[in-house]
Amino acid sequence: MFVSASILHADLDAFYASVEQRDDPRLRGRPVIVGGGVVLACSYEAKRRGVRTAMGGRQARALCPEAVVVPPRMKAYSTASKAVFEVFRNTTPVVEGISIDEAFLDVGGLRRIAGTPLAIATRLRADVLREVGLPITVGVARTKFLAKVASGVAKPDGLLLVEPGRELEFLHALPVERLWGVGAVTSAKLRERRITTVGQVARLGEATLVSMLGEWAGRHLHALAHNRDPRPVVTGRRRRSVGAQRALGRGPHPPAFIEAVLAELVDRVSRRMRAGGRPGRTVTLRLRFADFTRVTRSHTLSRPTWHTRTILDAVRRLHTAAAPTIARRGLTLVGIAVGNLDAGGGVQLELPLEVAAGDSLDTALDAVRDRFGSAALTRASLLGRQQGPTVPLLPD
DNA sequence: TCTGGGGTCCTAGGACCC
DNA sequence: TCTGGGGTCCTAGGACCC
Repeated sequence: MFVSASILHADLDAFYASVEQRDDPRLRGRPVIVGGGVVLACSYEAKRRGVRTAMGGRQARALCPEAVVVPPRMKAYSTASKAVFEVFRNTTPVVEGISIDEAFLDVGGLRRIAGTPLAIATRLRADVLREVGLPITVGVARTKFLAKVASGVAKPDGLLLVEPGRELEFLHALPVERLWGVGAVTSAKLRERRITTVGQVARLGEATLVSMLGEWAGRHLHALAHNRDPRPVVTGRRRRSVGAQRALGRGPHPPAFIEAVLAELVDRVSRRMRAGGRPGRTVTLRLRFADFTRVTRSHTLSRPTWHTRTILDAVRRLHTAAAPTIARRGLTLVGIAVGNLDAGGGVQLELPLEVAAGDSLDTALDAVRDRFGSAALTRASLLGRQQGPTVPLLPD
């Protein structure tokens, strides 16, 4: 007996472009490009002409002169995303969002009340189309990784179930670039050695892959090629950093201009932090230069903050320290990010627990987990023993 | 055709502490 | 006086994803 395929990877097709086609009937059936300078997203009609995400706008228009180019409407995409996630959560409580347009859903416990994973996936696609008006592709498999690969293969507007008995057969025929985590650099390293399919990767030993790609990437790739992926679908993941950036074009850029850009970026980020109630400690300045190399400079504050002035002062100091590098290499992009969100903050609870004499801290913590869930508990210690121990918690 | 704006995770060295 | 192992935090860089 094997575990059934009950993880869904749901992925909206050409998300931004689909929202534009949904909202403007004149765009339906036509090649649509979202974003001017660079292609943020494009419809499948445009993809068929060779247009790709992140491609320069000029090249995209050369490939597809009749494309309709529209400016991005981030608000509309965000609203559409929320509506789609609502459909996800009505399908199963176990939803793990990956980005604005994709998520994992675990439907393993729903067979009795909602049917097989395939039936649930079929219904999910119909629900999203009916309720939000957007096409979505769903991959169904036993592991997250395979479900993601399946949806990638099934795109656009498709549904693909990988039967547990046919996983390796399916996986090994695919090009290595289908593996999650294999990008341009890893792909080039593998192709240098004439390794082009997942099956070929699977025939390499783990030690060989580690020596080629490094410890983590090697082990990771080895596991994926053998279809080992034990990661569960987890709910309640939170953002770990908040950032904003802006491309500047080739310089020179007057100091007053850079100063204004930094202030604007800090203003945007700190606003979002306050709105989300998430102060942060580590301020990072990202810089990109004329040759497209990048550097980062960061500083960790003693306390979490979302105060505009405090963050801006830190950003200014980092920028000043990086001035010689900038002068040499020519700045073309600045960005800031604040990470370490909630570090040292969190919510601290002290709660009295009735623990029998002789019980260990572990026993007490089990009681805490029973009441609050294990995910919330990040630190605990015994405070006193007079009337039973008190356990402070720092939920994430 | 020169390439946006938002993120995640991993590595590695040094400081510091026990 | 010299020696040690283990752990966390910080900084910087890099690969990758949508």
